[in-house]
Amino acid sequence: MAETARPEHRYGNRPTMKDVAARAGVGLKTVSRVVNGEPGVTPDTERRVQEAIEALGFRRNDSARVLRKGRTASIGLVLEDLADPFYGPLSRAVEEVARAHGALLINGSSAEDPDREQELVLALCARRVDGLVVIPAGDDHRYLEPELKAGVATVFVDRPAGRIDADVVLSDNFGGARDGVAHLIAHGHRRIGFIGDQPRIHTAAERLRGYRAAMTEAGLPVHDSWVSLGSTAPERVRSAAEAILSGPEPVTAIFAGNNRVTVTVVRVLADLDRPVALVGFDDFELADMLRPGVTVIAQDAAALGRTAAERLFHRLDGAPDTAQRFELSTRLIRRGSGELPPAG
Amino acid sequence: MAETARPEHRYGNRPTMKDVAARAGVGLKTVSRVVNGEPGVTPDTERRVQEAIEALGFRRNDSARVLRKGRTASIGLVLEDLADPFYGPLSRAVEEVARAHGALLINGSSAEDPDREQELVLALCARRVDGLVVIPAGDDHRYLEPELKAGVATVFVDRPAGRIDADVVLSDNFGGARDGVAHLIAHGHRRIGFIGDQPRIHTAAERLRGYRAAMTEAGLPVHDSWVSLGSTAPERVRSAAEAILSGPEPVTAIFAGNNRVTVTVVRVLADLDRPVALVGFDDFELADMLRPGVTVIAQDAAALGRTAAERLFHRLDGAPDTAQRFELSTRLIRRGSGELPPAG
DNA sequence: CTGAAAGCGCTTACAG
DNA sequence: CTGAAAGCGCTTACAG
Repeated sequence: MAETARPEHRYGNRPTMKDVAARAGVGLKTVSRVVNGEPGVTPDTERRVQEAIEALGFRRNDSARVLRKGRTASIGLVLEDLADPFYGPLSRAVEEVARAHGALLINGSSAEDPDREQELVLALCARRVDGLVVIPAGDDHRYLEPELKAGVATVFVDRPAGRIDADVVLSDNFGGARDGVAHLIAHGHRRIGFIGDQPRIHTAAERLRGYRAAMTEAGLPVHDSWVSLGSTAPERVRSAAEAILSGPEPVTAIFAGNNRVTVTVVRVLADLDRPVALVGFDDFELADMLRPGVTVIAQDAAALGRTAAERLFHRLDGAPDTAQRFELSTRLIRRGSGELPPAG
Repeated sequence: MAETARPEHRYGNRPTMKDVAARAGVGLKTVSRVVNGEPGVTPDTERRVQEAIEALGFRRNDSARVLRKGRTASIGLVLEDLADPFYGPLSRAVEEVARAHGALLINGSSAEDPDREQELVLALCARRVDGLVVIPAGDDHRYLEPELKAGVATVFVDRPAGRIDADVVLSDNFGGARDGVAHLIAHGHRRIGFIGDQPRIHTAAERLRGYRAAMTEAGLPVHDSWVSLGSTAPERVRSAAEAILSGPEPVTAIFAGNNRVTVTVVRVLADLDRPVALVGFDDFELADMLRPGVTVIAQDAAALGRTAAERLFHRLDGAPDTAQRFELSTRLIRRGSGELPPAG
């Protein structure tokens, strides 16, 4: 088994500043000065050092640097699912702000699993990210307390933190849903269904609250059978929609709780023989090209990300410690599906 | 200016293993053993150490660990745009493989700018990521040579590396485009337009080549005015489409070079008074719900990411150094727009 | 303008 | 089962 002595070159045999210093015939500190562009080096010395760097293929090891300096120039982003189109623009916005501040992004998906969220967040803390942007899956974040105390700037987005005091950037989920449902009511609907995400998710609960508020304000009853909360998996949403649309007194309109739900409801309605009105929370690509176009309550995902990241760097720059709450407004976009009158 | 003495708690005042050792009344190495779950610690000693860890809010500093161990348990992912829906499933697939290997993902967008790509890649190398998955924006990657030599496992995805020998995972862009255009020809089209991304991008060039091959194989001429390459910005694509569709002998069908192009062409065609056939490279959400449904050449973005990440970890596990090329096949999905006969 | 020494917080290689 | 010493590759604080 001579196999034991595998090459194992990892990064162990990379040249270090010491190697560069030896080759250039200068001290370690001089190499450090050149690498970091600090002043106080003769042009001639600088040239010798640069030559040694090129010849050796030296690249500074930031792990060592970080250990000494205390800041990693990186921030962590924990979201639900990198593949969900809602998070694309949000991630990108966070990235752009980070980039403007010279920081890299480390990110991961919680898959809506609180344990996985915690595991990820703590792994990022162990890497000593300077800050965290978190779209929480769980509702108890006390595990973050030591980290916050130690100075890890943390901003929650899309949903608030649970059982700790922290910055949060939200959309007006309640108001948006209420507006959307009121819009359906204004177009004559009285039996309106609500299909949303799992109720333990803050946005789902808020949007449901908005739905109920609009119904109540209009003096309309809400039948239990009109409301369905649960996973956004297509099969679940499909059967929920079919149930809500059947029976003796089917709904004439549906409010869909998020973009995953909306796209499935669109498919269900397309198979139906009667028109059913639809308003969805979240805008999505090509919503205007469907027949009818899909009326939505749009939230600005990029603005959520941007606001959160800016708040984070503001904090890193010494902003006071009191937790702040930002709420972004939503916007109703009429495209046809929300303006259909009740059938029959 | 007493302001100079700002709190600055960064992570400087976090407890270290030394603090834990002092509090628990044990040696440093014992704390290390407990933190890393190594054997050889009395249950009683372990308990004392655990208590000290909790009381102090200790969390291991991975920067120090990395410096000593040589591996960071993180990989870098450089892509074009985190917000592009094509990259969502790809990123997610890379992340899942990384997670299965206990690694975190550090990622960034090149914004299709070769300089920004290089800057990002080298920043990741300075962080000593164990490996890189790169969707290249540039076509000269010689800057990576010292890194590859130093053992940074690197896999290119979607587009090959330029001027260096490296692993690459591609879709069959040539074959897919050829199939798509042949499909239009089979439905009677003889004047077919091609609207694609910038020609310096490998996928764009390959798909154009596929288009030309299909036309040639059918004995059809290609007029210069039928082909338009450039940015995928909606305005550019819109005017390209309008130009191709006007004139004395307009095309009766369009092949769209990627999903960004396709969605804009769909909008242009919707405003037209005659039917024009369309096949797009890349599948996209709701393509089946448009009228007509959009026929596409689908590639498996998640499989691209998965294959690349698996190859990367295979390499980190000691797979031989010879560069390998993986090509994934594409799939024609008929939905209506590609089966329309020529108008007139 | 330049550099030697100490130290960041861990792990490694040993010794007991 | 336990721990003291050395070292990973940088930066900091000083001294010349």
